[in-house]
Amino acid sequence: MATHAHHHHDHPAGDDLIDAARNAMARSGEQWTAMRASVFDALAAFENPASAYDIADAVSKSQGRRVAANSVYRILDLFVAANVATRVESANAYLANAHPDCDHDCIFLVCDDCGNTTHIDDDDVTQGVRAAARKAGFKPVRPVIEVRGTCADCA
Amino acid sequence: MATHAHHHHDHPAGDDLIDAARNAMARSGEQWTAMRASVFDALAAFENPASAYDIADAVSKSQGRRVAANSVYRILDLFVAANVATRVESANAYLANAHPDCDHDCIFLVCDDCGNTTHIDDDDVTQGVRAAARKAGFKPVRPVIEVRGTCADCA
DNA sequence: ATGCAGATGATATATTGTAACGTGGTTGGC
DNA sequence: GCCAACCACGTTACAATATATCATCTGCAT
Repeated sequence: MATHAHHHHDHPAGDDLIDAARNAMARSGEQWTAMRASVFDALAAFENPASAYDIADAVSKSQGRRVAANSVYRILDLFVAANVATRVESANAYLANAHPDCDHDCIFLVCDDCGNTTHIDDDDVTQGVRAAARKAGFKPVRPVIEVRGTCADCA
Repeated sequence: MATHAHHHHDHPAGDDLIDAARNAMARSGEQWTAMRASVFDALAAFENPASAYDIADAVSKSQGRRVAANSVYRILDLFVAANVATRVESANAYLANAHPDCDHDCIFLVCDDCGNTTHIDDDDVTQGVRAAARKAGFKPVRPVIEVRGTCADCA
């Protein structure tokens, strides 16, 4: 059950997605190990944000052995640092980043009904947030911009 | 040790702050009980975002008995619903809202060094976030806008 | 071989958050 | 007054999320 090409929108899928991830990790000076590949596969297979424990379960299943949350967290941290994944703070969960090479600040739209989470880019908005922070004498590093509400399907 | 008027910035302090909170709760159809007053006092006494457990400890101390996190969570949920407190998602913690009557979307600036968290209002920015969500067919209810970075003191 | 460094395993524990049910006090109808 | 209904809160248990610590393994350089 390796790469099963389900495609979401116009995102890179399967191998392309994995290549992008591996390259981003390389740029970040990190290895691409079998374990990391497994975690990434599991993460990318979720449509919606997945908790570290969800991912640990998925990896456990795919590996036929018990993988501890611990190990998953370590790898997710690296993924986030390399922009290969993003953490959705208001959901305590993670999403694979389809475009690890272009580093926008992300905006997530999280449906409170169905949990579906979509990612939009809007540099005007995100720059506005950063500018507002700077105007207050604050040095922005990582904006967290998420919108809870109702998606089009659930409206 | 009831109201101990330490003042932060130009915010309402002590009794004014508490009055504003009580009024907001009333508008929200909720009672202002002794327990809720204790939780609010404890919350307002923290300069920085406080976890529910921090608050439970503080209330336990002030009451001379063990207060369970459980009860604190219940009350915090009411506070958040009444705009008397706000949850800082990226910190799993809560802040008292000095102006429960005017309901902006909040922007929090959270210093990764010292934990100091400040609150700014910028309706242009927050409306921009909401507009971007709507443009994507999403119905925004609760924007979460937080900026992690470095505060002026730690810069 | 030896030693080192990075990656992972294993275990324990800390922190954050909910669920379920009981108790006591207040209120309103009768 | 009495009862029922409701609400706030207490109590206990537990679930979910996250981190700390130390051990082991593997590849690689010496």
